[in-house]
Amino acid sequence: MTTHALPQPTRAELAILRVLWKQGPSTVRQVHELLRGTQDKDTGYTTVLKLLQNMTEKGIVQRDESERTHVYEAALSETRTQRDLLRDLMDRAFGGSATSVVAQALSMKRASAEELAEIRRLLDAHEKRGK
Amino acid sequence: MTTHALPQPTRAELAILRVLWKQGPSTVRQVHELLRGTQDKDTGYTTVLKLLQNMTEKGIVQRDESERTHVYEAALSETRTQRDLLRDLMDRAFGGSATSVVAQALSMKRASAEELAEIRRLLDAHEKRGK
DNA sequence: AAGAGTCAACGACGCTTGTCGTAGATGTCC
DNA sequence: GGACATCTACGACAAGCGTCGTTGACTCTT
Repeated sequence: MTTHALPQPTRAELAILRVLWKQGPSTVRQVHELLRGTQDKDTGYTTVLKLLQNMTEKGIVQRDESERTHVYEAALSETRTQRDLLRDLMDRAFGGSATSVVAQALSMKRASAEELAEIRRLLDAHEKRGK
Repeated sequence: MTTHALPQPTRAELAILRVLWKQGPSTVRQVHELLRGTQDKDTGYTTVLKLLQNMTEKGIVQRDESERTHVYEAALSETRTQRDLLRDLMDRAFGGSATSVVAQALSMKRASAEELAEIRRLLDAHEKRGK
């Protein structure tokens, strides 16, 4: 086992990761400004820097310091991270039942008609592949 | 606005809530012992007591202190809490997309054949009701 | 080359979480 | 009524998190 299972990102770290996934490799300043756009919270520049440094320490982002202005990049894919986070919540709150998770997801009115159709397609594809 | 939107339970608090949901109203000692059964972690009696006191303070559980040995009960239903937690994760990590959540849930091999059938039934029921 | 701007690094502070030790109150048993 | 057990309450503590202020290094402009 060489995969060390990186620590879960915290709330603030996840917000930064989302910027990194959307924008690709970015500098501290870029992350800071993009974050201001998508957040109601107003986070200071040095706070973002510190968070990025912590995340580098933990290995959840990678840093290119070949230039004076460092460039940060997410170490794990968005999909992978989503899976880890959902797995964790599923175990902690849903007794490990994927069915319960789906049931709750559907019960939220965010699930529109198009979303339902999309989910049905996913289900079909998954069932066929599972055969 | 009388609904104050109770704070999210922490990891340790959620573990306790799960005992409460399964066993119904319980004393500290009962929670402590049941927890020892379902957890690998060995949590001390006073730790459980303190957690329960904190949770009472936050309003996450309700305490009946009519007897010397207090009895604790979850203030919110399991389903309601699951919904709140999933909503939060969906917003923070999935951009609010229920479809993405379902896709990730399905991608975990926990989803067995029976689970898939169950999910399909949920989907049918939900679609019909939405009509 | 001086001054202004940009940047990473360092250290600190307040808060929350989870962990108990200890004390004090309330029973129970002989 | 004394000894012992059980239970809650109080307070402390370490670790993690999110927040910055400050400092020193580097760069650019004039």
